[in-house]
Amino acid sequence: MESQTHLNQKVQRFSEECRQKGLSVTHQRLAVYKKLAATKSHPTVEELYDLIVPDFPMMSLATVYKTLETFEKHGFVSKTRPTGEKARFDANLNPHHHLVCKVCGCIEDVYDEALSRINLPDTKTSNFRIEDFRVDFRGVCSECQ
Amino acid sequence: MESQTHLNQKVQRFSEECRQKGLSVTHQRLAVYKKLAATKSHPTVEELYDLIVPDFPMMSLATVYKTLETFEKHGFVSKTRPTGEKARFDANLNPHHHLVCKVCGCIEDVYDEALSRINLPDTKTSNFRIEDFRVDFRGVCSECQ
DNA sequence: TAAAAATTTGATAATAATTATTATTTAATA
DNA sequence: TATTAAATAATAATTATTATCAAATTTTTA
Repeated sequence: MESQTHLNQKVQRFSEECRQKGLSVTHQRLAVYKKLAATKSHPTVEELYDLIVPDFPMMSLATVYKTLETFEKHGFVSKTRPTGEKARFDANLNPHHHLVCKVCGCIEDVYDEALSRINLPDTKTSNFRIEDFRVDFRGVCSECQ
Repeated sequence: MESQTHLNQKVQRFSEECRQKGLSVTHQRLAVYKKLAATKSHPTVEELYDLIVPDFPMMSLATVYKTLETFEKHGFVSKTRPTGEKARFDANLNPHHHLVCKVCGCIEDVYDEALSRINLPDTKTSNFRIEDFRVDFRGVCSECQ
C-alpha cells in the first residue's frame, strides 16, 4: 500500500500540474484522482464511481467518465482494456506490466527490471515507429484458482 | 500472404477439429473462418462482416458475433483489444506479438524468437498462475506517420 | 473582494458495441 | 431420407460510453 504521506504528495503534485495545464482543480477531479491513486485495483469507471459516491454523493457517473478522459489526455492516468468489455484505469504511471486474470479480469502490477531491457523487434520493413511496450501476462489470479 | 494451399489446409484442419468437438460445420462458420484465416489485418467484427457479405449476402451480423465467440471458446481464433473500443480477431495462433498503432488502431504481427524467451516474473507472493503472455509494442504505423 | 469570463458539472439523451431471444433452418447421423 | 440437436437470422434488449446543454462552480481580472 502507498503511504498516506506519499499519496498526499501525489495529490499535491496533481493539483499543481492541473493548474499549470490550465485545468480547474475541482472537488470532483480531486475525488476521482484521490480514489484512483489510493488503489492498485485498476477499477472500471463504475467501480470507481461506487468508491467515490459514499464520500461524495452528488457525483455523477458521467463526470467520472469525463474526468478520466481528461486525465488520460493530460497523462495523469493510464487506460487499459486487456480483456472483457470495460476499460480500466490506473494512476500509477511508473513503467510496469500487468498480470491479467482470464477469469475475473482483475489486474495486478508487475515490476521487473528485466522486462524493461527486452530488445525491440526490427521494424525497418514495416516502418512502424515503436514508442513503448507493455507485457500482459495472462493466467488465473489466486482468488479464481 | 498465406499461400492458397496453406490456407486450404488450415480450413481443412478447422473442419476436422469442429467435427471432433461436436460443432456443426456450417457455411456461415466456414465463411467466417476462411475470411479471417485469409487476412492479417485483425479485423473487427463489423469489418469481417463487411468482408463476408459480398460472398454471402444473407449472413447476419449477430451470427458473426456468435461465431467468433464460439471460435474463441474453442481456441480457433484469438481476440484482442489493445486500444479503442472494438475487439479485434485473429486466426493466427502461432506465438506472436503485436505492433499496435496508437492513431488508427491497426495491428501488425511481430515474430521474434527472443521475445518467447523472456523470463516470467516471480509471482510466488501473489500466487498468480501465469499461462502465457503477450507483448504489445505501441507506436505509430507507417501510414499514420 | 466583486464582477465577468471561462470552465466544469449533472442530468439526461444519444450512440455504439455487444448479447439475448426465438422462430426457422440446417447439419449430423441413424 | 427422416429425426433430432444445433445453428442461424432478424430483431429486441442491454451495456458501455459519449454528447448535449443549462446551471453551477472556478478562475481571472478589475
